[in-house]
Amino acid sequence: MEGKRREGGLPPGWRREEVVRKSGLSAGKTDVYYYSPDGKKIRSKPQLARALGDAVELSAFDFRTGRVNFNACRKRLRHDTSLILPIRQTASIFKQPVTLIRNRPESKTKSELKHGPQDQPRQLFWEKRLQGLKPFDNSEEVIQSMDLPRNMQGVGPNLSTENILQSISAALHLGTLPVTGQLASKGSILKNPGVNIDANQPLIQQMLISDEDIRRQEMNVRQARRNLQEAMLKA
Amino acid sequence: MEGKRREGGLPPGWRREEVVRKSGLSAGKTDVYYYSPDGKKIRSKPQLARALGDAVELSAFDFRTGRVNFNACRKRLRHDTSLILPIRQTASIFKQPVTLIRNRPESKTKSELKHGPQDQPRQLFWEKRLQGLKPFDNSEEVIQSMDLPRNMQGVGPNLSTENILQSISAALHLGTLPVTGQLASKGSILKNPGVNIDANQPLIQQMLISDEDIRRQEMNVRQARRNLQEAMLKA
DNA sequence: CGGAGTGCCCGG
DNA sequence: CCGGGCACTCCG
Repeated sequence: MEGKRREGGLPPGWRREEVVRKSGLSAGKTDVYYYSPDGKKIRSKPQLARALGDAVELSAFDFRTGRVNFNACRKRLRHDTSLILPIRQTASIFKQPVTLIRNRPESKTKSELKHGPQDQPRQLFWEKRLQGLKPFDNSEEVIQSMDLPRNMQGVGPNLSTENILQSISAALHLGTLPVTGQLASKGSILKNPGVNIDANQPLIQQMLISDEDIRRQEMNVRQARRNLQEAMLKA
Repeated sequence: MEGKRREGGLPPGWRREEVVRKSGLSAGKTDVYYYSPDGKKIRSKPQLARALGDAVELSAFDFRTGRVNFNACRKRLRHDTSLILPIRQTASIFKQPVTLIRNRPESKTKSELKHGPQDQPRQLFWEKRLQGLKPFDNSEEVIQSMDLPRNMQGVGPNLSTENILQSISAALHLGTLPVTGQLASKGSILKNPGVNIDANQPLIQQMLISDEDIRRQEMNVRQARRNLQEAMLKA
């Protein structure tokens, strides 16, 4: 699973732009603009909400980064008592030794962390908090899950297929980096997850995609399109 | 002291123009232009600064209204420590009872206040903060003050001639309305200045100017011009 | 008159 | 104290 840098999951036709202010008191500050499919320029979250109407839920959408804010979701859940799970909310067993540096002019580590605003750390194996929960459609029909390819292996303690799908989905929606899976070995991750898990990658082992895999998938898509075309001609 | 609406104190030869936009999204907005004595059209404050050169201080000049902004002066002073006076900056003794009305559709008082952007309220008797300060010319010669006509009476606590001149000067430069002096009686103003002072008028009692006064002043001007003409012929 | 670019208020 | 949001300026 390799891929080039994606523009965070914007609907098709939407474009996001970052403009750095070049002069004045606020020089260096960046403004973020969106362009709707019909070319309208959107300059703020309230304006975006107005353009999209009430149907779209934007409370978890971070206007500046253009991505869904993971922790904003957590915040909303916390206040919906029917969704609070009976598990501990902290992860103190994973505490790491920390070096605290104050008032040093630009520690290198610090400036490296500064590449854009960071999300708050998220709970390791958060996916397991969703275990047993299933989405329903309006008529209370259970929405079918998916099967995973045989060569896609989860890494973590007793992960269900749903857990793995959840972590892949989160990685696709929250990150802008290529989604590669975990680079560390399954063994080292289970032994010391706090150190070895890459929180930005889904809980699957790195997969190698061959040119042959890509060709096969392209065939599948073409076949699906032909089927759809036939079905539409008959109707 | 009556007068018709004046064009805020522009140098002679300069003209100010307001043009209302007639159509488009910005219909109703007004653009302000200035014309220099040689007919050049000025469309913005930077352009005006360029045309006038570095000699003219424009930081307190409001391009849209064409007048000097009282509070802009205050703001600059605040950061020049050599000019901060050892007096209190607040006027809490003048606190007034206030009626707060929320969520009423368009209170009449509110909409009346909206006639153009308002200056921030200014300190009552702010002129007294300048007491004892005198302007000097480049050679550190004190610039002579002026005498006031005998029938021009100040209203306020122990106002010096300079205080009165300052308030008249401010009224002439900051306002566009006729300068009439205070209409309320001297007694009521001293008893409750916060209510009874008209902040847009100088701290003098209303003066009645007769046609005879005007004729006499016109004579004075004519005589002064004759004197000047003679002096220039001799030179 | 439009629109990019900046100032600046106000709420958290 | 900071940053989001929007009003406004200024020039094409």
